[in-house]
Parts: sequence; structure tokens; C-alpha cells
Amino acid sequence: MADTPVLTLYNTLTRTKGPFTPIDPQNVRMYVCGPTVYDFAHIGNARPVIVFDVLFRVLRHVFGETAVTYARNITDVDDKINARALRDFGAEIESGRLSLNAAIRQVTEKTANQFHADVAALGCLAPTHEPRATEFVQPRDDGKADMITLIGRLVERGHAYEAAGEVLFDTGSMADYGQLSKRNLDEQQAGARVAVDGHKKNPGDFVLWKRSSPEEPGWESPWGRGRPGWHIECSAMSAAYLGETFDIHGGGLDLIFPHHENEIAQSRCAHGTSVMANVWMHNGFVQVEGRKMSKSEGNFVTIHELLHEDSFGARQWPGEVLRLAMLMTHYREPIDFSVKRLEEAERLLARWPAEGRAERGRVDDAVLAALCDDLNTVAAVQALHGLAGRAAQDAALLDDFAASAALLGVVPRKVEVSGALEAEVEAAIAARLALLKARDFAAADRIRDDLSGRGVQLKDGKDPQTGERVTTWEVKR
RNA sequence: GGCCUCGUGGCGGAGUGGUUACGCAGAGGACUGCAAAUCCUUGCACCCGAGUUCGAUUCUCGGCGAGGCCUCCA
Repeated sequence: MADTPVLTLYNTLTRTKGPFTPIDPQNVRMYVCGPTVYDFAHIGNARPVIVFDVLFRVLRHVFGETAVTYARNITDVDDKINARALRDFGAEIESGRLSLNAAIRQVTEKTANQFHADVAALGCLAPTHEPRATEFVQPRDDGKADMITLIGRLVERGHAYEAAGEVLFDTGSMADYGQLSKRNLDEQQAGARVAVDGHKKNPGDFVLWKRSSPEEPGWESPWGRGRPGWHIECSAMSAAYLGETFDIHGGGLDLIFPHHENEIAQSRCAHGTSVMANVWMHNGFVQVEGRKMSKSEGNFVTIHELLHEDSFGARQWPGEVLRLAMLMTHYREPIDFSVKRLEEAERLLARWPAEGRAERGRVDDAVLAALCDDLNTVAAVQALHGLAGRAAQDAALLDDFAASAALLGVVPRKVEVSGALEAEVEAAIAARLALLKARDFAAADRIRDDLSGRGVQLKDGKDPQTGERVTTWEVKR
């Protein structure tokens, strides 16, 4: 392990790449913004999940399995969720058969379950902690950080104020607000699409708490029954599981402003710290025909559709193909999502060996070095491909291949074959070889075509010693 | 209007002040009864202009183009 390369990461905060030094190597702490659970996740939503899953694996490899804490939240309080509950359960709510809260719970439970199934199919490990926002609104019995306490502290310290039924963060109270996005709020008002609300002290001030009407979901608080603003949940939950200052915070590029900027403002001002997270990482977008894939544009494909329906490229795609396709581009670059790209990933995967055992192998130096270079999965995939070629010549490398592939979370899988089919194919091969010896090519080809029609591909080779024909086979997808 | 990215061959994508990765696809060949698989070989590029330099795809400046954030957003 002496030759373990230094892990280098690009930090949005400094716009530079630098060596990663954890605050505590015994407990490396990472937070990633998770999904808002109101609808199926699309493949664009999958990108950060996959990217940071690779980082999670790399961190565990470098610092040790048990030395990494990864928290990814589930946002289950949001006005879009409320709207979805009303849409899907309007009649039941109307008739009194279902309360709004129960309807909301149904929407969030179903969506969260679906999300878990989707990302598991994409080969992602479960994070260490997956807190739900609704459990961190009010003070908790276990004393972990919560939103109301955090907001209270911001008010106490003069960083927040009440106005028009809302509690707002006072951006003017923070001297270096805007460090992450490099924005100077004073200079960018001209032409900006910022709703200037009369009750705000500064146009950039944002909501920490807002009142709920009786028919909206809400929690009791010192500022009346209401619900939290968008950003405060991540400040509370990251503090709850990772502490006031931690190592890595990740998410999509579009979260830099305002979400992450405001998280930083809240957390630092509430805790009186100079940093929230040392390294901020942001993944690029999945695009469709050069444009960002998004719900509002309507140009999205859900993970579920890709896995289980024929809506993209008129077929279904295995999770590992989707994952590899995603890792064939560096995480900070945009990806244009296309059938061609998925086909290339599938071809690559089909050539990789599935026989190795990761737990017996050793991660390839080139693969690890690539991943340690700001998660250069492109170079890692190429190094892996090279290793696959060498493993084809030298079976001793199969386990190393498996261990290296596992660091990317990619596991080539051969289609399961029943014992009966196996025996049948072996018998057919023997029969064909006999026919070939008798030079009855027509009959031999019939056997080959028949198997091919059933998805079994025969491959003839030569025994290097005897020069005799050796036939191997595999099941095509 | 402010801020941030990015522009490399058919596609995906590295990288470098000079000798121009790699993968996929394509072409040719070997092998084969024919295929498939495998192996070998191979064509194809650095947005435009100016500058710095003996020399720039790589550095500087200016264009042009694309995308993103500034509103919910991975």
C-alpha cells in the first residue's frame, strides 16, 4: 500500500485541483444532495448518485472500509410533493378518506422506494446515512441537529429576521457571502430575474421558514406553524451526521447557486465556522441533443424506463450498461445521452471477463491512479479495458480485473445458465465437432445456427498445443 | 446585464511548446470449410484570427460557437 497514489480532487470553492487531506483520516465525511421524492428519477438525477458512489468506493479503498461516512438526504418536504399528493389523491382527500399528510406520505414512500430500486440497479452502494428531511424539522430526542434550532440560532445571532410571516436569511449580515459561486449580489441585479419582494432587506435574502395555511403541511415552531425553506434541511442533516465542518460536499452543477451557497451561509453563520465543507464537488449535466435534461424541459428519460421499458432505443438496458456509459465521460463534463453511447458501453462490457473474484484480487495500479486523479473514470475504464485484454491471455489476472472493476462499481455479468442448458449445449458442441471431423459442414452449421437462434454463440478456437479445434460458447443477451 | 464551463479525427475522449494517446466504429490482412471470436496493420483531428516563440493543438489577447447558473432543478 506504500504506492497508493495521492487522491486529488477538483474543488469548486477554489476552482483548482488539489490533494485531498481529510480532517480525520479515521472518519472521512461526505455529504451529497439527494432526491426530492415526488416523481421517478431521470437519468440526469442518476449522475451524481453514480459519480459520488465511485468516490465513496475510492475513499473506502484509500482510507479503509469503515473510515468513510457518506450521508445523502431524501427531501420529503417540498411544495412539489404537496402538489403531487393533491393531484394523485385529490378525490380521497376531498372525501375525507385520506388526510393530506397520509397522501404525502404515500407519495414520498413510493417514490423513495422506487429511487432505491433504481440506483441499486445502477450498482450504487447504499450511503452510510440516508436521513429524511421531515425527521429533522423539529428538535430531536437524540439531540442531533435540527432545522428549527438552527434557524433559531441564526435569528439570535442576527443573521436572520422575521418579515411577512417568513423567517429570512439576511445575506447582508455575512461579509463573504457568495464565495462558492463567485457572485457579488450588488453587481448582478441589472437584468437579473430576481423577484424583488418588498419584505426582504436584500434581494438575495432567502427563506428559512414559511407559514403554512391550515391545509398545507406544517410543524409548530417559534414563528408559527409552518414549513422549512429549501436549503436549511441540508445544513441540519449534514451537521447531524457529519458535524459542523466536514470533508466533501457534492451535488449537481445547478446546485452551486443558490442551494449550496445558501447552505454555506446558514451553516457557517449558525455555527460560527469559517468553512462548512473543505471540498465542494459538482458534476456536469446529462444532456439531450446538447441541452440539459430536466423535468421542466420535458426532455428526460427516467431510470425506470431505461431499465424496464422499451422507450429509449426501443429496448431495455441493463443497469451496468447505464452505469458504464455514465463513467465513460469525466464527471465534470456534460454527457450527451444517446443510444450509440449505450451500445458502446454494452459492447465493452460484453468483452470483459465475469469469472474473477474481486475479494481475491488486487486493484490495478493504473485504474487506481486514474481514479485518484480527480475521479478520471475515462482513463480508469481504458486501463480496465487493457487489463481485460491481458486477463484474456493470463487467467491469473481475472481476480485483479474483478477487484479493479469493483472499484468503479462495474460488474460484468454473464447471463445465468441453467445446468440443463449447459449440458445440452455441451452435447450439441460434441455432436458438431464429430460432424466437422466427417466434413459434413451443412449439418454442423445447422447445429450452430440453431444454437445461435436460441442466443447461444459458438466460438471456435485452436488448441495451441495440438492444433485441434476447441469450441467455447457464451450466451448473448 | 453579471458569473461559470467548454470547443481535439465518424463517435467517445486523453494529452503535450517540437517526435500528435487510447477505445469504439471503418478499412486491409492473418486464422477459418464458412462465420463468430481473437490477433496484426491502417486511414482520419486539434473552432477562427493576431501575438509570444526557432517552433503552438498546447501560452497570451481578441473573436466566433456551444452549454449552464442568476427562478424549481442533479
